Amino acid sequence: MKIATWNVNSLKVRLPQVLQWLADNPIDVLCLQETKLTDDKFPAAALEAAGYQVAFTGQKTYNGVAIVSRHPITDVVKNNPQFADEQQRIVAATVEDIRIVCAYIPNGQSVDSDKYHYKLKWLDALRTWLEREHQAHPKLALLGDYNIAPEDADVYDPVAWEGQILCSDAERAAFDRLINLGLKDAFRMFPQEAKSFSWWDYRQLGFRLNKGLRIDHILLSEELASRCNGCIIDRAPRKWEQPSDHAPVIAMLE
DNA sequence: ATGGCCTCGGTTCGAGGA
Repeated sequence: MKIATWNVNSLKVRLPQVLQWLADNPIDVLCLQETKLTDDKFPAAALEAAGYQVAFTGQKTYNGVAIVSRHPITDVVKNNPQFADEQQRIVAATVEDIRIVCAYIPNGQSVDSDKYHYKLKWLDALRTWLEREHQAHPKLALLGDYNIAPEDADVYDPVAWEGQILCSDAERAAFDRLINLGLKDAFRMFPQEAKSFSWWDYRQLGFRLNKGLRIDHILLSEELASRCNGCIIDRAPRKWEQPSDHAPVIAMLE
């Protein structure tokens, strides 16, 4: 069982790449963020024709999330039932025996902005809801774009980014509180190359110079972590023409 | 020194992303 997450930065633009990537990779469950499509525009037929089931919730221009699965999807929940939010950032579903939560955590824009405070409130509400969700579903995975680089090792220039958005203490503390629910960062369960990132700025030759951040994560409950035998970031699609600025992250489960 | 790219909506520029 392989589960993955990929912020595609517009599914309208990136659908051919998603289909190509799925054709290249035996992924069972793929979580997408920033689909940027209203539900009536979601390319369900194209994905179903390729052999996948889908669950999604979206809006115009911004946000939007989806779960794409080779196996039947049940018990779909859209958004955090405990947090009224017009922004479509969460879709959860059960696939096989696993509770999949796909999340696009707010960016926050800049520390102390209104969007930053929204981000912290959103994260607090996520933690409260996930605690219950975890109790109900011991085999739980939280996949997505967290918009948080958990440690300095996840930042190409930690001095320049110190205290900045995606790296601030409050954001990292919120990430740690998710970990403290009993979840493990799948990527850090295994030896990894230094300077492993999942996002690179389109500007400044960010990818070629590996000026990136690791902000896309797969957190696994204990029951799933014990089944996990690998986690990688697939940089290949970031090298394609007209790429997303994010690369997919994959966790392998026995 | 600043901003340098990409997407969207909707018109050719501004907002947002990270």
